[in-house]
Amino acid sequence: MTQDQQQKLQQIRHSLAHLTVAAAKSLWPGTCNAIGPAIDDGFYQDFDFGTHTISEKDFPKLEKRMREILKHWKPFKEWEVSVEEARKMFANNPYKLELIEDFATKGQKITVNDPGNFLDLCRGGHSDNPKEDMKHFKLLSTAGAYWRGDEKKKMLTRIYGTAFFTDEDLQKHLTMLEEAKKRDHRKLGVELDLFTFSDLVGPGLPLWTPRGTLIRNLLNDFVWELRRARGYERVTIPHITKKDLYEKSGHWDKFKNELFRITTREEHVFAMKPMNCPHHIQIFKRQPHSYREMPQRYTETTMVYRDEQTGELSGLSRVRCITQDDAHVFCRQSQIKDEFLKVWDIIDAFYKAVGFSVLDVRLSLHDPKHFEKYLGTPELWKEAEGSLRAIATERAKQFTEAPGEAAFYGPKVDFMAHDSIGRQWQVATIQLDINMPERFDLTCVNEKGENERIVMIHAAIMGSIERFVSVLIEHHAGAFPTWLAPVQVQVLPVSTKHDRSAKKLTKLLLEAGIRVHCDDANETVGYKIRKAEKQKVPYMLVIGDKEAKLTKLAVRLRGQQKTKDMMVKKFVERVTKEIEKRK
RNA sequence: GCCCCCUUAGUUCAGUGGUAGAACAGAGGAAUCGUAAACCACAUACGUCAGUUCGAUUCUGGCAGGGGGCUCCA
Repeated sequence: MTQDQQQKLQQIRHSLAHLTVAAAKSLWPGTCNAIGPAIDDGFYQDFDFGTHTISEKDFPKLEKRMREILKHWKPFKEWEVSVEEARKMFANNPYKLELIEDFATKGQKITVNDPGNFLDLCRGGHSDNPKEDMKHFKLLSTAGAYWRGDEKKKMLTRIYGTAFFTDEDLQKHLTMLEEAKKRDHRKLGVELDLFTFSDLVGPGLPLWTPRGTLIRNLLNDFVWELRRARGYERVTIPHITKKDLYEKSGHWDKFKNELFRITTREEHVFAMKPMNCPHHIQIFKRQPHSYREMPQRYTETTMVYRDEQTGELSGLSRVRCITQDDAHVFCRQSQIKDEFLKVWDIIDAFYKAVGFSVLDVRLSLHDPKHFEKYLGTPELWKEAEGSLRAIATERAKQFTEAPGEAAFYGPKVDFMAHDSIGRQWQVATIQLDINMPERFDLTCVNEKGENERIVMIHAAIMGSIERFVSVLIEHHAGAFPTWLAPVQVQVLPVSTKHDRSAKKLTKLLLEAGIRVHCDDANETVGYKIRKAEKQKVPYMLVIGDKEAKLTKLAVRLRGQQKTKDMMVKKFVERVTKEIEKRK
């Protein structure tokens, strides 16, 4: 889409927000409209319906009225008005009045518009042919949203909708939403039996089944393998700590509300760890370090606990216990680049193996307007950000810079993956930490015998395993690459008289290191195939009279109708190769 | 936390002011089957606590759990 077209679509969508208002006001007099912008894939409009509540059930009625009103709409007229005029025009809409006062104090122009018998306050940018251009729309959902995003202010009702140039585009978009729903990890997670929740355990606390645990461990083992090759060592820490540790690290203050606290019977205050760095720092600090033993690279896959608001919880994407594949590198200034690039190598290798070919790189910097959110001095930050920028420039094909996205202790490089239906997810991260080393006085003894300040690098490859698995499930629609599939090969005897041959074959494959399952249920072949397809097993081996001698196999691939004949030996070689390549 | 919606079997859904019906899954049979199941028959559910009522799974409210969201500004 050209920029012009994109702008035009934005105008159409924004105009539809106005249309929603016009229709809502005519259906429910007394309705006040707040803001209604175009957004990435549609638009929304905020309302105050007073005591009346509306829901998705009202959409057919609302859409119908919208279409009726649209018939009488002409190209939008836009003109400027004075503050007094504006106050008069919107006297019974407190939200518009608040905005008008804002604009007045800032000295901004005030404009209104009218597409035909419907006046609204708006900065402009509307459809110039409403009757034709605005036809292809649909209302999607309602939501609560705070006035101006401030949770201390009133909760408004937000209506989301979308619109496109043509009906085909609209239908395509709706189909995509359906597809996303089908891939929803919460649904697939149940179907594939990967994880579950229990009301007794609580929301946001997933329980991993044998299959789910298998996948977690496979992923984690792979990360460990990549790290071990680069000099990392594993450490282990307890999951609780005295509050003193977080007072010193600064987390107590920053994460007060999210900490799970524990008071002992002797009235000492402990906290569940919300992160691992302060613990790992204590391991580093157990003894003085010579420059000769730097860097020290600690890694540990472990859970952290955060008291998220219940409304924020969602499936695996937002949980209260997060498994991090965490690593902390304690190194000298001069070693930052090498260590960063090592992590970068791991990230590249890992994401290729799990099926994400493209990773976007984002340099996350501090927000200069709100320096109070960060630890340290502006000078320290400038230097740290400079070195990350240099590394990213050298290593990344291209990258974007995002002020305000840094961690509170330092800038970072974030990696974003694109999934198979075009969504973007933040996944891995490498963070430079200049502040914890100051706070905890971390040093090494350098060549001159002096204590030299060191830096820390925080590096998570998957980040949160929960979130990562949710992204992975949705990306592959549950059909994992062979190396990750809980069951890689399903053996299907045609009838019970083939069970013996099937078991023999299963044993053969098991010995070759393949995760194989023999479906010896007393059912038809068609039924067994259906079961294996639903479980997204990559390979199915059908054993009947023709194959009973185990020289040749009928191999059926996941998602494909055709079968292929193959020798047993060749099949084992092929699958083994596929698993080893992690492709 | 806040706003709106939802909660019936393990899962997906139907239904009623007089305590419920199905499909798949499960256990049991029959059949011994060649590339996406469903031949027979069995068991299993109204989230929870109150209120209204002669009577509540159904109506009302609290609680719990789930879903859509919570500044891409007029």
